[in-house]
Amino acid sequence: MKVTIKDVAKEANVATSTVSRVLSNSPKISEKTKENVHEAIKKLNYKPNAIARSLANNKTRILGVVLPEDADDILNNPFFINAMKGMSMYAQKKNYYITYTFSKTQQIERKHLKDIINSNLVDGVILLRVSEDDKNTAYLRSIDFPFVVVGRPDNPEEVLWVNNDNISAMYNVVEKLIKKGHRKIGFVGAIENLNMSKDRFIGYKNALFDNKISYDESIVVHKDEFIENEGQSACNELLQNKDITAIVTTDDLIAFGIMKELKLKNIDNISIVGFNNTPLSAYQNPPLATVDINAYELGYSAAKLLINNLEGKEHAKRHYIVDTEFIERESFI
Amino acid sequence: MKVTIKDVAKEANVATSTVSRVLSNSPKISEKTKENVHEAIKKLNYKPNAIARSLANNKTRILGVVLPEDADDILNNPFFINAMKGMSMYAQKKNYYITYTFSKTQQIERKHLKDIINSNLVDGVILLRVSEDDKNTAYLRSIDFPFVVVGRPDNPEEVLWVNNDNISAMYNVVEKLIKKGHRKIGFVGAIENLNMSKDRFIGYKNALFDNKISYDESIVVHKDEFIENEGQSACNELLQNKDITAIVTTDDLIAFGIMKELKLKNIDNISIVGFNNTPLSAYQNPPLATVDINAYELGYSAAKLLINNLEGKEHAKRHYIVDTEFIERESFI
DNA sequence: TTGTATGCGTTATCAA
DNA sequence: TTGATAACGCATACAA
Repeated sequence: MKVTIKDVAKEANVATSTVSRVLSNSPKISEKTKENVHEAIKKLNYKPNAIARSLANNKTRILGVVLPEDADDILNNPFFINAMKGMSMYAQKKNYYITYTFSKTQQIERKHLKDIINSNLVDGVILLRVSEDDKNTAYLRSIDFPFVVVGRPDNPEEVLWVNNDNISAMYNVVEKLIKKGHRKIGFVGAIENLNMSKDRFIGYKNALFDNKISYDESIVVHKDEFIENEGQSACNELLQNKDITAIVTTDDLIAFGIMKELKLKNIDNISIVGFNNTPLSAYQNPPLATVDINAYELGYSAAKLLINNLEGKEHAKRHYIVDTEFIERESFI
Repeated sequence: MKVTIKDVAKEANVATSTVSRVLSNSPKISEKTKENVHEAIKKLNYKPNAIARSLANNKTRILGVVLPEDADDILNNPFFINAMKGMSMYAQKKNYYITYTFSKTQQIERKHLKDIINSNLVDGVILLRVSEDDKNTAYLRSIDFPFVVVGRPDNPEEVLWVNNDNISAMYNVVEKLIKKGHRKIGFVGAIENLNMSKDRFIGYKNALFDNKISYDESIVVHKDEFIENEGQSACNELLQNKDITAIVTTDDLIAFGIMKELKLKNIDNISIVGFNNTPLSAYQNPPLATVDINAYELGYSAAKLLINNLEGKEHAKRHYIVDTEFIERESFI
């Protein structure tokens, strides 16, 4: 039989409320009964029932993570794993559990989000991707449910978020290239409506502008997906422009495709920079220079942000910016 | 305000118990009241509270996954991700949620396991790694808590498990090498006390035996960790033996280390086979032949096994064997 | 400082 | 076929 708070109360000759107070470390309880109760707890090996607790105080200490709809991403993109790991570490530290939903389509993703919230299972939600005019954040805001997004939401003042400074991250990459003497720097991005995509593109343009290099639309390509194929085809578009000397991308997978295509064409004098520092990037030939976005820290901060706000910490921060790091490798020439 | 079963009952002019019966599709309920109640549910947009439900029937529909203690594994080893994905897919299909614990040490892992069980948060547990004389399975059995292991437990009759046939998977690899003419085939494994390691080693020996090749202890190395470094040092040990022509390993990471070392030594006439078909394996130079263990399917089956048994399905299976597949690539010469 | 009583939102038991 | 009510295990308002 499961031992409950009643058993402890009986054993310690106190009321269940007293036991409950001892458990929650209530200040107004005498040292003596405290010890007394602790003894009974130990003797009976009592463990509070998390579910009953949740029902009583309407808090589950479970966080819900919504993994983005494109399930394949999750396998090939360590961003999600690292972010999950970061979240998990902070959550565990604070005695929270994490559950999550995988979904194949956006529609199912919405359904999962609603289910998990309506069932009262989670205290808050973390979104790992945010797009322009994002339906999920809109929904969460409409029902006033606690959540944080990893990425930049449309309305940054009204939403909890953690993010890299993608503008300056890309700005720095482009500026490094310019310092190396590059003037014709191509840009390849994908999924243009992600705010992350937009920011990296802005960083690109800003760096050009600040260095008095005119923006050339003909060496900018926006693709639909973060996959190698897109990189390959983008590469071909860019090569129409003979004098290009460098290409920056918003994702390593795109950069992989570009490198593949350049190799086919026997071109080895174009500088390539990826984004996200995926494990494969170091194994490219030549190894791909890239930007580490510190996914672990993004996840960790996201959990911290959410939990602090759930627990109503005064002056709780409302967002974090996580540093990025340029990883220089041989493709950066 | 949250709408509860009481509100629905009031709206439909029935008792809460009736609403509850409608919800659980109880047979003895008239079509008329059923419709009536459904209408009220829709009108009020009522969603049952999962926590209250859990408390009432002592089932949470949450599964706990214990990720192995070595956190770094989880990042580099897509096995865990794929397995999690498989589990998630089946769980979602059956309206279960999954939560998990990451741990840095075995000790903390045990604590997490106990916490998650004692708090009554999960209905069952999935273990993603099992070793000889496994403490976790022993604990779970001692308290008679539902669980399944991915891998081979010591007492297969008494435990729910899913597994590859690691013996025959490695047997097939070695036999393929023998058919190619190899006679001096080295073996490199790690973490000898994992049953998985043992089985692959047995497969190796059996294949030699059945092909009348004498077992040579001097070309067998057991290392401590599944990392590249161990592969490199193992390689050096094996090369003492000049006439070796092939090396099988129990993990791709080990194989990577071996290939690295061989390249340093300018040796390119030794056949190498990895295990687990990690993404990097295809990107080695030459691409690494390996064995795909179908982690997704392992996870999927594990969840299926656990849920079926939790729900007391009659004749529920007590284990699954998931097929492996040899992935032939250029390192297989 | 402690105890009593009640509520949290369901399901299950027992009667009707 | 339906309703009233206890029970699930804990937290907390109110009393003492």
